[in-house]
Amino acid sequence: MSKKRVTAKEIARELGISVMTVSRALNNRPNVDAETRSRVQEAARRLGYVPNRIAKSLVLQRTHIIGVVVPEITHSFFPEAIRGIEEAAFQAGYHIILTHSSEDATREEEVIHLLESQRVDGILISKAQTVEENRIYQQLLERKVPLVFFDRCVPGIGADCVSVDDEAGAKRITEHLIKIHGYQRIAHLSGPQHISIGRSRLEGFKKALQENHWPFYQDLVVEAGFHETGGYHAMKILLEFPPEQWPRAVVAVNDPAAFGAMKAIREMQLGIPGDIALVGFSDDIRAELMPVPLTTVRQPAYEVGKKAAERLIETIEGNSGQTLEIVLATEQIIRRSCGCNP
Amino acid sequence: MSKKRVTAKEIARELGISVMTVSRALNNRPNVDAETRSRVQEAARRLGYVPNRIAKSLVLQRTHIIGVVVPEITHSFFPEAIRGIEEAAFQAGYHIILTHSSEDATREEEVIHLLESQRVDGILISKAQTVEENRIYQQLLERKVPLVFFDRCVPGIGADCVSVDDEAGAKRITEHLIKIHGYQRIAHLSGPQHISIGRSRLEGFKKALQENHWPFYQDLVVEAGFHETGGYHAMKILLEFPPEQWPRAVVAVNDPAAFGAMKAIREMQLGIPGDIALVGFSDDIRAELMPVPLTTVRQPAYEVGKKAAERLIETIEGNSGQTLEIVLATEQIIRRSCGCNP
DNA sequence: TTGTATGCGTTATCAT
DNA sequence: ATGATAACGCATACAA
Repeated sequence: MSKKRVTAKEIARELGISVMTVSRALNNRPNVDAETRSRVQEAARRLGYVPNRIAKSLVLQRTHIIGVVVPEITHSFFPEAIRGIEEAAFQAGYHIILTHSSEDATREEEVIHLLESQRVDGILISKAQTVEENRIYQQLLERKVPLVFFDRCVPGIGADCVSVDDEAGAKRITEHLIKIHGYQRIAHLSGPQHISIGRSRLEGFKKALQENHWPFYQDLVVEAGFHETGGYHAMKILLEFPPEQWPRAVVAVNDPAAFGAMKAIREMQLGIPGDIALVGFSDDIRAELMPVPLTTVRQPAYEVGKKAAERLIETIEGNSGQTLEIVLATEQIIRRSCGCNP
Repeated sequence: MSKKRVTAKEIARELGISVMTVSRALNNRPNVDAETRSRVQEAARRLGYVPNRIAKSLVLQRTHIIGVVVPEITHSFFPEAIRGIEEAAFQAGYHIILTHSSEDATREEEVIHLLESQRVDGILISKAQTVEENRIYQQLLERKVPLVFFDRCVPGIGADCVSVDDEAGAKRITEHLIKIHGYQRIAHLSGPQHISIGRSRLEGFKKALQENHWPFYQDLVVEAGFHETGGYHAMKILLEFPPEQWPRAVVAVNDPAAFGAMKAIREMQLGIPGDIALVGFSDDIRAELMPVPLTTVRQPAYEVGKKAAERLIETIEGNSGQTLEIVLATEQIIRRSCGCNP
């Protein structure tokens, strides 16, 4: 282990002055003699002094660290969001401790606890899928730990949240299928209903049909989850109906699910969009490279992360005002799978 | 800001005992009366006590935190590697502070400094591209800060390093083009030569030609950098030669560069692999989805991260032995762009 | 088994 | 402008 590190005390002894003067000189406080200051700075450099933030944090009761909890770091959305968080944090002089829950409630609880004991100044959470109850979040709020959810929110818990307007995005893309193409039987491969994303997208889908007085078929809503295999199986279920009951168009909860659906459709020798049109959600990097490029909805991941971090820092620094639920707009990426750009 | 947090002292006062007894009870030390212990634990739970690791770190001179510096978090390789790091860290009871340098030397220096002042127990670095000198790393080593490089190493500096055997991977894939296909004029779109990856892959490329007594043309080595546009322009340069001097096959330094090359080749109305065969490096998620699926070399990113973290933790805990340069093997992913699987 | 004194490295506060 | 002292929350060493 490192031989003893240089402390302010050593500098003080070396120069025959007090620790406080060293502290003041190094922190650019006004009340230090100019020459003393430069002698201190020189000595600090010469001895390889690196201030100990641990000690500083202990006395100041501030760490300038933000704890981040993501459910899965390889999800494509999250690396982008983390970059946004990192950027905003860096700008404001904060750093981040990154933890991930692996979509597991127990592990999420563990890392939140860790973050708390590490005395991070605030926490950014994107909820794990398996979390069924809000106890932990409520405890955090009771203890007044600054807390902002991002991407996956917890409605009505009274915490700030930055998310993507999934409902509007889903509604708009569904309306695209209705208004531009006039597809009658539209199906939805839905996400898990205990995740807000899953709920909102289904909601947007339904609203689009309702508001346009378009036929809604309960049988055409199948839960697919967020992965390719789920999309594949859900689509297979739809294709087991007799052909006249097949959907004319499909709104998938995300791109991976759409890829699975593509596979199922192709296996039935059906054409996209000729026989069945298809749209995804999330603008996965692979979407435009599919044999039939996938129409989808882009989520501003970087911006979500950045906004969430900015909001958290406001809260930490006491400029937060009331609870806010910030919702960022999505962007439609129209490609061939919906029937456009033939 | 959080109202004052409950400390061990409060628990002690509440129970009319000393802080030490509280500390011992909570840390499962043997010398505590069973009943006292359960009373302490009950009180801790009741009051919402969360131990303060800051204070603990200060006295123990250990944070159980690993600092991680990555050059770019959206690079596909890194999220995977970070997962490996996180996994190994979690297993050993460590956590990570993630920072990124944005491929910028100045920013890298800043975050390393931050990590050091945060008194992380050790640092994992993947070097930024613009770093020209090793001063900072040497200073860290002099201060005996446990340090392990991963992916992008610094040769001969005397630090541990976990990387992918780029040279062997590049050599093998080039030999594939030589031995299986017998392509004569083989070009290399190289990476920056001040990055170890760039150097090793060029080296492997050259060795394959040498050892097989295959013709080497200096003109057929063009620096492309790591991005698509670089690959595009480098390939254009090659295609400005008269047709008889065109390469018959191209080894790109990574997949994005290969994608750029593909674009340039297609723009000339040439066929892959018919006119020009092409291989990439890194198994980008898009590689298999290209119009002509790209033959490439997979790097074990997760394993690199995991091994690097494990190695760092060994070093931190004093079981490191001598300096080690661990090199993990790559895996060839043979697809159509090289001329196989027609 | 339990308690007391001391220190980790820094800063706030009150002196000088 | 500079210094002495106390405090942040906890653990080690020693005493009781």
